[in-house]
Amino acid sequence: MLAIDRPTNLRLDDQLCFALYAATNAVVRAYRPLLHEIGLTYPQYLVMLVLWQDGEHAVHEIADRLALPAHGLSPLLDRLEEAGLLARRRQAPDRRVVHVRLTAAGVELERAAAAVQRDVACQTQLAPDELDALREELHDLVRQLAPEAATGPISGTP
Amino acid sequence: MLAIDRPTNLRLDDQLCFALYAATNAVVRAYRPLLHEIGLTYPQYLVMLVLWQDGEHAVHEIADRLALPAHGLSPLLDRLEEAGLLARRRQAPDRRVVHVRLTAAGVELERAAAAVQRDVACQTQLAPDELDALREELHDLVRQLAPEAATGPISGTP
DNA sequence: CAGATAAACATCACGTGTGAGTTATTTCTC
DNA sequence: GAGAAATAACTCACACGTGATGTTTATCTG
Repeated sequence: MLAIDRPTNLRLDDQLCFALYAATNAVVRAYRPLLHEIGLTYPQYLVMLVLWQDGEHAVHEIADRLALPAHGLSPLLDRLEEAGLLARRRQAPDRRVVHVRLTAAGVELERAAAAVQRDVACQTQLAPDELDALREELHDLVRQLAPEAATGPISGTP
Repeated sequence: MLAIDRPTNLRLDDQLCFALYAATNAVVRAYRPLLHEIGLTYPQYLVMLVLWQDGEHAVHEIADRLALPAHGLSPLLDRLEEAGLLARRRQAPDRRVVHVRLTAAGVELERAAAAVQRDVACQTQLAPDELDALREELHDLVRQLAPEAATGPISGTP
């Protein structure tokens, strides 16, 4: 085999995308067993965060908040509803919109979730200011790559 | 309703885990359409990165490198093999191990992938040193959360 | 007002990441 | 050397995240 010149920018450990991928996997793996004990998956936990913080929401508002396309939330909300944590209903004046509201059990779960969050935050061994700095860098990255929301208007070339 | 005290640590935008989740999603969404043109998904691209860099590998070595459980790679490797990018074979002296090797087409694809990587890196609008710094912070986080599963050479506990 | 367009949500198919369980092979222990 | 334990890979079931498509409702346009 000849030693042809290979591209020089593809070393796995040099890829920011892989560092992100591995870090996200690691964090979710840290959360998973703790969330499992309170009956949530990680994406379900994120939806609950939105609802604990801001109260009732339309489905598409939750999706915007999480930078996800809305249509993936339907089965997830099905499971949370079946678990008795939230209720959905359509309502005038716009009957297209499904409003999502926590049940009493859903509200109550916040205390247990807060304990889970503290546990994982502790595992990271990061000082609050380091944590804030990293979070802000990631936020800037998202703004750079997706200035419009994930579900927003696509400005693709025709 | 009484204003009961709510946990104070659960604001969505304060969560590092959500910043990671959103950033990873954004980066993968940046890669997806470009990778689609060269016939790869994002996880398939990561596997190809490992093979382009280091040549032949056992399946469990690829999994270690990507910090993933090995058993999820089987169907992924099926697809890459079916696409003609790699070949697998068991081999003495240890016939449990499946060795994965790129085909000529798999090797050739590296040039197109390098162009994709440069495109996305450019979209981030990050200077190389900012990029390196962020990558290192994420790497530290992974080491903190999953010291056993750190990427790179595995230093198993004696 | 009628028809077209858009929005909100749901459904289906596919690839992935994970847990549980299987099979084949190797290595350890007696 | 025989049986037990460990290892490597695979399979199945489930929950996402995404693209394509459908249904219902609201809004825009003529």
